[in-house]
Amino acid sequence: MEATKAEMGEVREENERLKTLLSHIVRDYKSLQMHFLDAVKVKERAPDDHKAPAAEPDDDEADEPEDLVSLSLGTRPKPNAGAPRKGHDRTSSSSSSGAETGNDGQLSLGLSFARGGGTNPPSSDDDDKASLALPPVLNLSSDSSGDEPGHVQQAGACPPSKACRSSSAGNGADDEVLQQQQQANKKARVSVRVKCDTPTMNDGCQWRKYGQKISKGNPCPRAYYRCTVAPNCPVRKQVQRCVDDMSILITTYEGTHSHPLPPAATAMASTTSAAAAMLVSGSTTSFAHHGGGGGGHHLRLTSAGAGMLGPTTISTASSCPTVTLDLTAPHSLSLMHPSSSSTTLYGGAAAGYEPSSRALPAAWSSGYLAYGSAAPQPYYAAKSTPSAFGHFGPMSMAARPVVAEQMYGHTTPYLQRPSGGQVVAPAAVTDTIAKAITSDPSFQSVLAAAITSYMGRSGGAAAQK
DNA sequence: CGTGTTTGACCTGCGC
DNA sequence: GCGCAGGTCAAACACG
Repeated sequence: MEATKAEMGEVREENERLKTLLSHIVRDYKSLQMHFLDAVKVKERAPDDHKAPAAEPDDDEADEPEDLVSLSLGTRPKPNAGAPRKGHDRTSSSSSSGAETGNDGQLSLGLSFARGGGTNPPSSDDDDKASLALPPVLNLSSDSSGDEPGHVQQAGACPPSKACRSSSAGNGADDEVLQQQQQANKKARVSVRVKCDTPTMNDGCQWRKYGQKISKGNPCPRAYYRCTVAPNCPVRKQVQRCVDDMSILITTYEGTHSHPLPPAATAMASTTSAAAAMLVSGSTTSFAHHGGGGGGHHLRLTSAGAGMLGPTTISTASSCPTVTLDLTAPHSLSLMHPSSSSTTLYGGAAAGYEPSSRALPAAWSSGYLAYGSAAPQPYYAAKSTPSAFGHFGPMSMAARPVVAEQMYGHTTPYLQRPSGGQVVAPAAVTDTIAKAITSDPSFQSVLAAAITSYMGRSGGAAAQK
């Protein structure tokens, strides 16, 4: 009895602490919002001033002259790390036949700049997270199209690359609607660049190779894998060495797992889902168009943030949008949309830590770490049903670490290990990440937005169930 | 013998 | 319509 009381007391205490932290986060978030908005405004005024170097090698432009919306967070003009070059650029962009609904129904994190006035997130979301009202800049809507069944989220619902391709361009009844449909049909991809000696990166999932191909511009063959954890899992990945640096492995994930994942795989999977969702969301959103030459849309922003984050470029194009997480360079966690589209985001996630060949990339590892260690109810994800995972997955990368760190203000020494037995990351990495997150407003904005979205979505999902 | 990989053929989309 | 390139299939093969 007494023990129970004591526990209750602890819980209450914890609850209070969480409330305080939450309000703190909200406050921070709002101020970050303002920073972000400022950055956006500045960028819009001087669109030319800062090219997002990482994401657009010349070839890139040549290759993908299409809609390109880029978003630069931070000031890290490292040209290569995030920027796929010719060879692998194509890799990730590979117009691929793919056109599946992908992560459509999922939580989405995107951008919606300069939209005439329709930047309001769906009201339903608003309700859920009233205190975290979204800025006009970040559109975290669970997407807009409203209905958003939440069952559609599974890429598998629609066989990859074939069934869903009916982007019937026929009627041209409503361009916008049509575009949205087409965008929705795009298969969002998440590409990961990691230094890795082994033929493929161990991400905790089981994969079966089903093909290999020499792609143009890269002497290294590209290998095609599909997830074999579940028979019907639609997730596929492509693995290819970087043409510039053979030690860099570029892994491109596509689709969302339709099954529970082993712990070792959740971080990766949710990260990729998150990125994919972000892409999908971003691509379904209208952006301000700069320099319409050749139909290219290009938008960039640069935050006044610390140098930890680099250029973020989000671009959309007719084929598959791709987010690339660049973990090859220290201090870099990048999201990018090469190919048809490119988003590059450098962060401090991997600071000082170079993922060893068989280890998970630091970013995931740390996210995983923080997540696993800090959750008040341990293993949120582990408890998730597959579908829940499908819904919530997209949040994980962004939100977990930040939530963990900000809410608890510390990094637990507890190290979660993937079932594979690999050590995920040193605690120092987590610290670094925490610092990166807390020190960079832009990154925080994104993360906070993701959290907001997550909260809204999870509420909605819960309501659905 | 079961499972996974290799590899050439085939399919599809896209640009010219 | 044609050719090219990316993506997938499936038979053959290798391995434990």
